[in-house]
Amino acid sequence: MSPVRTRFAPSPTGFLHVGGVRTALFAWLVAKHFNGQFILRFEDTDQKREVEGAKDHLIKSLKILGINYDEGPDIGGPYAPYIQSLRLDSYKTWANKLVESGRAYADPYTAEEVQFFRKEAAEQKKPFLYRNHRPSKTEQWDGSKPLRFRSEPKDYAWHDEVMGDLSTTADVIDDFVLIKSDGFPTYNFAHIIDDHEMNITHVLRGQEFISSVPNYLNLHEALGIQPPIFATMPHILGPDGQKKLSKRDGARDVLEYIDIGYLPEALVSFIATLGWNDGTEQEIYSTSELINKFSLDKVQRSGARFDEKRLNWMNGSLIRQMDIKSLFSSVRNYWPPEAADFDDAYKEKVLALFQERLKYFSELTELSKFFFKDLPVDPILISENKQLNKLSGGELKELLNKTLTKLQDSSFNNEELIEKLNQLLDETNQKPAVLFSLIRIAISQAPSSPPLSETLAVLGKERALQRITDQISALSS
RNA sequence: GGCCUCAUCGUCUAGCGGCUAGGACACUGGGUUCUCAUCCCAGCAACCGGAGUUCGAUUCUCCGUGAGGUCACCA
Repeated sequence: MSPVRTRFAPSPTGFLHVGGVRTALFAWLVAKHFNGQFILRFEDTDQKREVEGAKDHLIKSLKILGINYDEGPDIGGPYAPYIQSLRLDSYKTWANKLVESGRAYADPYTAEEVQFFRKEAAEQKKPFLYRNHRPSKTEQWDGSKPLRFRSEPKDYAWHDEVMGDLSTTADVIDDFVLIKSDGFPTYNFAHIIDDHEMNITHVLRGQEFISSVPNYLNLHEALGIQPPIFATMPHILGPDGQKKLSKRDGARDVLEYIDIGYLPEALVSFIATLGWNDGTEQEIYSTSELINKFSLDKVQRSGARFDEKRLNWMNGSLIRQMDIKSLFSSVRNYWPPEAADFDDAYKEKVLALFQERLKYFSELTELSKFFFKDLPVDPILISENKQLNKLSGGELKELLNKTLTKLQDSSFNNEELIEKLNQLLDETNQKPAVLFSLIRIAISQAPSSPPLSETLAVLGKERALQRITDQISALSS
């Protein structure tokens, strides 16, 4: 049996969003599951729509997610080139075969005339079929007119690895354009030639292509080639609507998620389980597990909504599983600017306190700020605290003064701090909700922080005591 | 409008004729000597509707309904 070969064939017209990632990911998983090859191919036959930088962006996105292709535009391969605009000769050769066999002809109409036919059909509330206007006589195709496929309409039934058995009547078969008047092939033609020449075995793509499949099957017959195995991916929908996910729904492209501090593994696992699972109750999968367990027949047939909360949970969960060293190198770019003055050992201790609190890396910047910078005393923190706003400034000062005295001779290791703080509770006859909250506010000037003793221990004696002193002077008596 | 596809908690899903319809996210309540988070426990919550097949339908069939796709010299 020939090896399984799949491809991801985006047009470089934009950035890679989650829907595209999923198609790429699933195609890659199919290939790797069967020890086959995964190919990247750029479909840049519409020059007008091409976006500067999109190719690099696509490549970068796939690489960062670990979706590595075996053949592609930048690395070459046995079927190079992997860019359609560089394969025009090939399309022309196949097109000429169709012309010779009478299965393709020059479109005699102007764009306006075709547009009129289309409008006419719409007014009669009928689907537009070009072949209803197929000319009886055609001129020689000289490249200045579009080249159209001479279809042979018939019923089709075929199998889709995801959707199951599909079928349509002959009514959907039409004479679509193979080569545009600018000399470039359409997607409909080019991808079939490429997939055939590159020995692609499985074609995965979005459900918007289902209704084109019969036309593709008809073309395969005219070309005398075997169609691949089809697999249709359902759409990923926006968070609130039923519409296909788009930029407007807040759908960010993959690199943005990486920038915010999502782990590639989290993104991969999340996207894989959006519309797929292996029938067990496992929620998070490593890449090798995915390769192992993936199968197309377990892919959901209906669209799935993009739920960022679930992604956050997955990412946080994976962050918590990381060892501190690799987490430390992952968050290198997310420290507040003031952290530049501190050494790695200190930052690593701070990081340990926040590991279980992060949903994504960029949260670290704000959360850890008070470990690197003395923040001004914020009176709101006390006035809005239900326990503390009952006490007078004098009472608060007294508590802080006692704290100061108590901690003066502490070595500031965590165990000792716990002991001292407990003694302080006894001596002041206060509840933790009062005393600990007060101290926490004094040293962090933040609405929340890691546990008090650990925060004190990492912050260190000198700065902790200074901040308590500052808080005292800011309180009115 | 024609054609095609889809339909289980708010969300992602398990289920493939017989289950108290399971899990996870989210949410709510409780516990872990302050807060935030983690962790643990508990709770809330679903088979789109109607016929049929069957001893029995979430599961099979049909008809509705709803949603999506498609009908380009875009992919």
